[in-house]
Amino acid sequence: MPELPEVETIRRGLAQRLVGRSVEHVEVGRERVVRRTSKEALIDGLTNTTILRAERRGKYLLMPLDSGNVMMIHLRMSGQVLVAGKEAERPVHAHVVLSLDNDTEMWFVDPRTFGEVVVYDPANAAIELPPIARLGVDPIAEDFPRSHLRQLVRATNQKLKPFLLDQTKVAGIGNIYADEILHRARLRPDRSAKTIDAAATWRLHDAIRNILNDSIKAGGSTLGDAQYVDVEGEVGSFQNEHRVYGRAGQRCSTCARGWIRRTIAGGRSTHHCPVCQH
DNA sequence: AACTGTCCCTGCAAGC
DNA sequence: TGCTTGCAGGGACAGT
Repeated sequence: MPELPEVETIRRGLAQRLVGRSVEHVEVGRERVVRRTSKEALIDGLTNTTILRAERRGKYLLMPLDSGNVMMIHLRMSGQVLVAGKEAERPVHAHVVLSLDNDTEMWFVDPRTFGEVVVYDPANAAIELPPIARLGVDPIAEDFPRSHLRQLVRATNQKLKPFLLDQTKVAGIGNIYADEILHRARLRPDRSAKTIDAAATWRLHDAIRNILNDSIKAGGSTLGDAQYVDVEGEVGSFQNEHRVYGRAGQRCSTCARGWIRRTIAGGRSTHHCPVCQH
């Protein structure tokens, strides 16, 4: 599933393949993916504009345009962004196609259509896109000192897993990385966040940054069913480093003593080792 | 404030 | 074999 490392990998690909390109033509298939505005708004907002930058906030891809507007893409569960030659055969679920000025196309592909594409005016972003306005700190940013995390955990009544998934606190962590981060930090998902001491908070801070950065280096995680790929269609390899996610019933590879347990927290499957996480 | 459950949607796997 | 059912999950939303 696309979380911060996958979205960041895609962002880097878009920075290479899309930035500086002009959009000559836009096609929208399934209108559900432009539901936040409309098919016409997306086509009008993108046609004959130039893409200036490729940015990311949490799991949101943001591409400022020379018109002053911003194209936002959110992949949700099954979204992909691919860049290919205009002669290439489009996937079945290529719901938005941008034709660029160098004979390439950008495809927004999404079988489950939970994802979305929208062009918005950043001057009104807080009105048009409240989720972005409410996003918390980016965990791999320079300006995320461990003191910031300390403040966040002390100020919440959430358990650690819901806390990590809360995009208004720390932006970009999803279900897979939350489990891997808590395992690396040796903390149980159901621990109350505010009860962890300073040393555990530093471990959590290290785990957040190290897991996310290691995954970016590995090109993200590609699971069997999710089919995450980067803009060139390449799979990631961080799934090979997963220690708890998808490993229920297996021996813990960290402590070699516990068995990975799968529980449900907040309606989401959650994995941890009851021996080495406390 | 923070929790739970439901919904959206398709593809795939398991089970009958 | 062919059907049904369950599950995957990010985030919006309603209800508690």
